[in-house]
Amino acid sequence: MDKIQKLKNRIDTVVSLTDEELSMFSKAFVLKKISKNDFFLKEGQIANFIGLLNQGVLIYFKSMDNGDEITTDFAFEGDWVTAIQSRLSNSPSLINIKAIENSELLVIKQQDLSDIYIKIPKIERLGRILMEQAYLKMVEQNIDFQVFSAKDRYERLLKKHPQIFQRVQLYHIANYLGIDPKSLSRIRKQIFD
Amino acid sequence: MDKIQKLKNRIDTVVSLTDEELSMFSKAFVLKKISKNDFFLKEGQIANFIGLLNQGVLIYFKSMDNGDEITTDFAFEGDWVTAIQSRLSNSPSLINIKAIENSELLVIKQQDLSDIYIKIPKIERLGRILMEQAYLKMVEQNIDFQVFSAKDRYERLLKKHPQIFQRVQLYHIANYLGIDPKSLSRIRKQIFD
DNA sequence: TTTATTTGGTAACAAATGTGGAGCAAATGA
DNA sequence: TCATTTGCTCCACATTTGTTACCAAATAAA
Repeated sequence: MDKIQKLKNRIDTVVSLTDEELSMFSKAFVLKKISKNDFFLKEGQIANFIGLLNQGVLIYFKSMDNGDEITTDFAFEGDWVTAIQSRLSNSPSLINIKAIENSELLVIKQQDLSDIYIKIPKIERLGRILMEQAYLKMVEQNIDFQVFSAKDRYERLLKKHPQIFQRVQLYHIANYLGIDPKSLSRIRKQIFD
Repeated sequence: MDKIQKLKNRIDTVVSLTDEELSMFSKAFVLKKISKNDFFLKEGQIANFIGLLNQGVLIYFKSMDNGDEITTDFAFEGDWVTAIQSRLSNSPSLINIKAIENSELLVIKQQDLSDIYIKIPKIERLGRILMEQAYLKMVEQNIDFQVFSAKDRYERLLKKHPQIFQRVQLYHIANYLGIDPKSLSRIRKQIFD
């Protein structure tokens, strides 16, 4: 499947572009390969780009003052990838984005995207909608923590991303759930009994 | 203090407007009074406005399927108030916003705001920056839940909003912290011993 | 290959949090 | 005034989660 088709699949759910618009849009994207354990973005860098994940798995994490790292999110095939805070404010990123499999992304620079906003307003609409979705996801994630137990959160994650357990190590998942890997182990044992 | 001055105080930290711009901007705001326990926005309504809280305290909460209500945020004097998801997407709000004291807000309609964006681009910048801050706040809130214990979250809240404990009932705070009011009571006892 | 290192798992104990019951003081209403 | 409700605290007990230590399997490195 070529670049244009992959973009089209991902965009069609939100806005529909003519072949010409799609072609112009896709020209601005560059293929980027990232090896396992390499960074797509490091804390302190400015995220002046957006990526569409073609292949692989990425994790978002933040380094805390005490040296701990906390996993805030994952990205799978089809997900848009960027550090929203950094991109919006054009300021250094507070988070890291790292590949935990060999991965491939289609990447567009923020500047090129801004240019396209002017030429194809529908793309600006796409941008706004993706931003909204990102915000809503954050709100939902928050409520998850507020009202659900660790076990419930695990089961909800299981339902939402069944693939995650084949591709992401358990300590990353525990970290994401905000619990100790041992606690996760216990929860898993309990469920599969 | 008049309307213009209140707006100016709140905006100055982000963008600086000329007297003329400020005057034009402030004309679009209308004063709205809300009695204790009345709603600024109900679930299902569309938030086609933004408010600046002059006086009072509001809480944001979401009704869950099982009938529970969970407090997701508070607003105090000087805070901008709206349902971001609803306003951005012009769709029904998923949350409620209610006054827990007699309150007063300066309210601007989304349509008027959009008109002003065109006349005063600096205001659009203000809008973008406030959106960013809201997003960042959400991210921080998330990390709070992920890494801190209930006790730590209580102490962080105490540090961030010392006024909250004089003005918001403890069961609202417990709800916001994601714990049982009894647990909060115990934590408080523990701290003040 | 052999040897470290990483990863996932178990068990035992400690600490934190939830649950249900009870009491008390302040606010509210008849 | 008196009764009721509401918000808060405390107690005892159950459940959940964290901590530490240890082991086995998988993986990486030599």
